[in-house]
Amino acid sequence: MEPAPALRADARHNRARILEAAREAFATRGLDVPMAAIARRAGVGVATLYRRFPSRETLITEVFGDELAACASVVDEALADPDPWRGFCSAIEKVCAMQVADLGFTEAFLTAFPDAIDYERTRVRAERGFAEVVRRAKAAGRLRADFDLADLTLLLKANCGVAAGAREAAEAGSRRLVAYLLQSFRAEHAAPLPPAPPLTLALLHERR
Amino acid sequence: MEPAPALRADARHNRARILEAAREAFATRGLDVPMAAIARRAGVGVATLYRRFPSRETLITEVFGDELAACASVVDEALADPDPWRGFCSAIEKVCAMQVADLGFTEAFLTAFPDAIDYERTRVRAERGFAEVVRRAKAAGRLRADFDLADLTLLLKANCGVAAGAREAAEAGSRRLVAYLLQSFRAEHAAPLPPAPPLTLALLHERR
DNA sequence: ACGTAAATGGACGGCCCTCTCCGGTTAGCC
DNA sequence: GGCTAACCGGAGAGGGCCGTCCATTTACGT
Repeated sequence: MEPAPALRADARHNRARILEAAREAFATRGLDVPMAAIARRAGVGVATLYRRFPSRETLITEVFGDELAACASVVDEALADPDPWRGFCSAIEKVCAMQVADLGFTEAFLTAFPDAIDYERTRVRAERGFAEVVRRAKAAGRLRADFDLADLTLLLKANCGVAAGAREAAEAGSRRLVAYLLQSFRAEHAAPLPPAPPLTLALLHERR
Repeated sequence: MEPAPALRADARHNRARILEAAREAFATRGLDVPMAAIARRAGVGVATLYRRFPSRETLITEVFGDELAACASVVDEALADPDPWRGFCSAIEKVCAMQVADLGFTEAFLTAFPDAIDYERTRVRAERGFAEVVRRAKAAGRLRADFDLADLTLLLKANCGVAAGAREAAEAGSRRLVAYLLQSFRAEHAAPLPPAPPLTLALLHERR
C-alpha cells in the first residue's frame, strides 16, 4: 500500500525519538500539549516534527495505534477465556486501567479521526470482538439481558471522567467505579429496569 | 462585610447583562469561552466586563453561586423526604441532571476556587447535608454499609465524563449511568466487595 | 573524497486570547 | 440646564501556539 519512501538513517532515528517524546507528553499532559514541547523533548526542531507528521492528528494516530491494538488484543484475551463472565469483566477492567494510565489515550479514544483508516479498522475489530464477548456472557446467563453495547461507551466515558483527576485518586477511583458497574451488570441484579440506551457507539465522539 | 459601593444605574444594568450572558455562554460552551465572547453577547465592551469582574474566576464564582445553592437545596429536599432511600436517589439524580444541563457547572464543580469564601461555605453545607442523607439511608437498611462519601465524588466525576458528550446522548447516558450506580448502591446488592475508597472529597479538584 | 539530495532547526508571520489604558459619554445631583 | 464623577468601549500591548520558509548541515552512493 505504501511505496515506502525509505527514510535516511538520521531521519528514521529522529522519527522514533519524536514518537517516543509524543507518547510521554500525551500520557502525562494530554492531547493538547504544544507541538513545540514535543519537539523540544525529542531534541528536534518544530519543522522536523511537522515534516514527519503534517498534522497533530497524524502524530496522535501513530502514537495510539499500538495502544488501540492492545485494546483489541484485550478483547481477544477475553474471548479466549473459558469463563465468559470472567472474560467480560477482565476486558473491561483492563481497558479502564489503560485509560487511567494514559491521559492521552483517553482523549484519543474519545476524539474521532475519520481519516485514520487503520485506526478505524482496529476499532471496528475490537467492537466486533466485544460484541461477541457480550453475547457469550449473556448466553451463559451471567450478564443481564438488557445490557447494551452502548453501555460500554457509557462506561468508558464515565471512567474517562474519573481518569481526569490526580493520578492516585484516578487509579483507585476507576477500580471502584468499575467494580460498582460490573456489579450492576450481573444478571442477578437486573431487577429494576434502567432507562433506554440511545447512546450509539458512533455518538461517542460527538462534541457539543 | 461589603461596603456596597452603590453602582450607578447603568452600571448595575450592565452587570446583570454580563452575568446573564456569562451564564448562557458557560452553559453551552464551557468555562473556557473567551471573555470577549461574553462581553459581545452582553452588548458591552471587554473593559466593562473586566472592571466589574477583575478575573475570570470572579465571574465564574458569581455565576455559579446560585447553582451551587440549588445543589445545597437539593440536599435539603432529600433530607425532607420521609423515605431516606428515595431522598438519596432523587438527590443524586437531580445533581447529575444539573451537571448534564450545564457544561460550565460541571467544570466549575471540578475546579477549585480557594478564594471564593461563600462558594466554599455553601459546598461544605451541601456536603454535611449529604452526609446526613447517607447516614439516614444506611440506617434504614437501604444503602449498602460500605458506601463511602467519596463515592459521591466518584459518581460526579463519572457523570462529568458522560456529560461532556453531545447533548442528547449526554442526557440519556447520564440517566442510565445513574440508574446503574444507584442499583449497585442498594444494600441488597452489596455482596461482592469493591476495593478501598481512597478518594477524598478534597481530592476532587486535583489536577495532574 | 566529493557531490547531491535529503534532512535539519530556528526564525517568522498569522491568529487568538488576556488584560489595560485612555479619550469620549452619561447618569445623577444641584 | 449644567457640572462632575462614574462609566463606557475600542484600540493595542503582550504572550502563546501553529505551521511554513529557507539557509545550512549531513548522510550516503560512487
